[in-house]
Amino acid sequence: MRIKELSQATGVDAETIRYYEKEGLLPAPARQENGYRDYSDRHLERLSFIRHCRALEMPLADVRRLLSALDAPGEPHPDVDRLVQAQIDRVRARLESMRALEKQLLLLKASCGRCDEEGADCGILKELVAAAHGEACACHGNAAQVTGT
Amino acid sequence: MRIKELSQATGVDAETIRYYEKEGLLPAPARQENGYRDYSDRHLERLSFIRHCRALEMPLADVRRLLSALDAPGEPHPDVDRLVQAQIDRVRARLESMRALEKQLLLLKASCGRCDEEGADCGILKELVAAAHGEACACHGNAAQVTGT
DNA sequence: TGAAAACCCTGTAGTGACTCCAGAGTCAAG
DNA sequence: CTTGACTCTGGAGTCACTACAGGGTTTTCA
Repeated sequence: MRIKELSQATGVDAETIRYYEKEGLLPAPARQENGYRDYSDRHLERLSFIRHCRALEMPLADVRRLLSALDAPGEPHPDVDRLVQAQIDRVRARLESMRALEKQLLLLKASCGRCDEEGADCGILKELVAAAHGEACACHGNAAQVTGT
Repeated sequence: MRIKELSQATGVDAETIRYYEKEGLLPAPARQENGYRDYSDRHLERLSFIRHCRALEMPLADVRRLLSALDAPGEPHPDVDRLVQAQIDRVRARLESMRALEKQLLLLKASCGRCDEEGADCGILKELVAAAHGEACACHGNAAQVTGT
């Protein structure tokens, strides 16, 4: 299987596949006579595994650990559970701040009256400036400090 | 006001403040005789403004546009409304995928029986491998392709 | 047959928004 | 007078790609 084929089979960009190889996540495949990479089904499986983890937004470092757990079957790998839990925690925290964010942006948007015609009175900018002054603003309420990222 | 003071007043790391200056978001402050940066209240305001925008996860490029709208009062700035709307859309999309993500991770976690003791039968790894094989898995269901990021 | 398009290779640089570090200067307290 | 906290500059590192330059190879079509 050449890189394009693997790319199409998995939906992963060819450059990303080469990147995973360089990073040691995907083993270097055999080469054809012309030097082209020649992938096997095992590569396809491993790449799918990686992408599945990535779809769950796991950092590559964690994926790497899961892979080495996979590569050592029979041995105990107490990391796995911990990594997944950590990932859940990350997603949870992020989700919470996103929800607040959405609310804030909607309030901000609602505060805009007639921006397109005359800018000077734009409610959005006013709100943001008010927020900068530490006043109560439509989006963040009374001196509620937002802990971003 | 020296940089530490501004940092403490806004909760922004001193290195980040210098970074904003380098990026042209924060004007270069006056210098004390010893070369230390000497910030005014206007800097504090502007930095607060920037951080408020960033708390709403706006990219710095957008913040830059909002700042120049602020710097040109009286002139119309039709961008503002559009930028905020675009930001709302981004947050919405992200929120949706995050919600799905959380569900998936929880299912994945639930599938783990006794990882800590014996690794070979770890349900989490099994699930991820199954997913890599394109089988129905606890987290992604039947061949449901996940569109990450 | 020949030329163009499509694919492949390597290596390097760019992205965003910081974050960290080295190496040096400055200042206040003990 | 020394220690430690603060400041400066400039450059490199982070993450997970993505884009590109500059070359080689293969396929396709006229």
